[in-house]
Amino acid sequence: MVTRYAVITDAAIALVAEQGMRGLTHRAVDARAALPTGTTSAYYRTRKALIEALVQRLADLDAADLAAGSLPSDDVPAYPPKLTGADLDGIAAATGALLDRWLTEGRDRALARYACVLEATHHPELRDILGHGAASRVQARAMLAAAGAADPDRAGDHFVACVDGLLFDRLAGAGALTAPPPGTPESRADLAAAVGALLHALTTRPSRNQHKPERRVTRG
Amino acid sequence: MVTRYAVITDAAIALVAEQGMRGLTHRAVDARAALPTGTTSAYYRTRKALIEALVQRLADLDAADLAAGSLPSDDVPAYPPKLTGADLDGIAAATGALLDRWLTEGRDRALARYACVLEATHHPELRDILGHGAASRVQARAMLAAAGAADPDRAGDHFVACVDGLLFDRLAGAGALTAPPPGTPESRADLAAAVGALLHALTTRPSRNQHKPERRVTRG
DNA sequence: ACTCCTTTTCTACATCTGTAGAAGCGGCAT
DNA sequence: ATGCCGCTTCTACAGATGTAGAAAAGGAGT
Repeated sequence: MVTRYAVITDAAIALVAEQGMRGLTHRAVDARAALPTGTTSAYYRTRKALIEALVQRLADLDAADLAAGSLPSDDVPAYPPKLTGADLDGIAAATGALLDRWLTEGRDRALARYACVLEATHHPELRDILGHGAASRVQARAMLAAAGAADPDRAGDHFVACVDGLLFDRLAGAGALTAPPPGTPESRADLAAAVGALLHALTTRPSRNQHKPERRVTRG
Repeated sequence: MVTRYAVITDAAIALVAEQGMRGLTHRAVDARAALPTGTTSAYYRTRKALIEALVQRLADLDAADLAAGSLPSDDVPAYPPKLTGADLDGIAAATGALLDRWLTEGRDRALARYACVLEATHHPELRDILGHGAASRVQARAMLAAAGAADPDRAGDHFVACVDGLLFDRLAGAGALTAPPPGTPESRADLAAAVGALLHALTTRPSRNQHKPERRVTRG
């Protein structure tokens, strides 16, 4: 049985994905979930409570996905991939496929998440619930450590930030002209290529060609 | 003299940065700009018009910055840097400094922009106004072409997406624990390092180690 | 049947929001 | 002065929204 809480928060996610945070109202959620008017308001008396539940639901769904090993597809590799550490290309392929999934089936959740992250800017308590990709972050760090990155923690954070950026730009339809349409092997390949480049870059130890920290300047 | 339009749209940007799109109401803009109630409503009769003006203002401000050569600072290099093509580290340093500026002085604009990009998801007309980083995109492509990237257009798009991601994560305070505080040389150095890694990765021609497009699978 | 409790549904209401039109005001040509 | 015109300010109003409490429905135990 699906709890009423799940019904409400799922409808809320869909709403936010479709209309943005502004569309998230008690009554709109009721309508969207085909529940009698007032239901959402009864379950979450304040709007703040509703948003927090929404964010919590996002976190829960992610946790569930991660636990389930995700991606039982015929066409794409599993995620998370085994962390052999050296097989960066395999990881890249799997990550590309995962990203492409976020663009298709997971589109609503991805959009809602970005909206919530932005919201967390002015509501710090949301950040704690969202954890802000803590799982991905941990995983990325472990992966880069295994791959022998110089500063795995730092590199891991850069990695998830960049991957988030790739996803966000695709979601927003930024490079709609150049990027292949989501859900296609081309899309997965393109994303995988970008991720692969990232991985190779971040696991390369700094050479004389790499950037040296700028000299510190005393300021007024 | 500052036109009233600028006063209004600037206030709108600040509002969106502070409270999100939801905080953007005619009356709130009036209050924020210390204008008599009803002014914003008179200038932009509908909310849609107000948002479009806001987005237009963002685009104009960016254009102005770009034209002015931006960054007349004592401490940080100029942007855009000269496109020598080969001096990737110089470009990385300049870009890192620019990003750090977006995190400090440009914070409001950056936040407002992301909110608008998200908004453009359900309001396509906004995308045309925003141009969605067209300038950066063009520049990135040119730069990567000059640096001898294999597929400069593709790589350029990946580059701006990743850089956007770095900025977004910092804005959202994602890696607040690991990332150095904005406005410091450390912050600039960290960002420059990440950008540098990206640049080096994206200009490297694909080797046997790089990802090969996945084999196509016929699907039901 | 009756009571007690939780869950669900409905209703009320003060406030906010979008939008439009009216009123006020300053200048400028006649 | 008079009338006209654009800009500015004020006001009205229908509808949406957040929030809370009342009413109804359902079920478990006696």
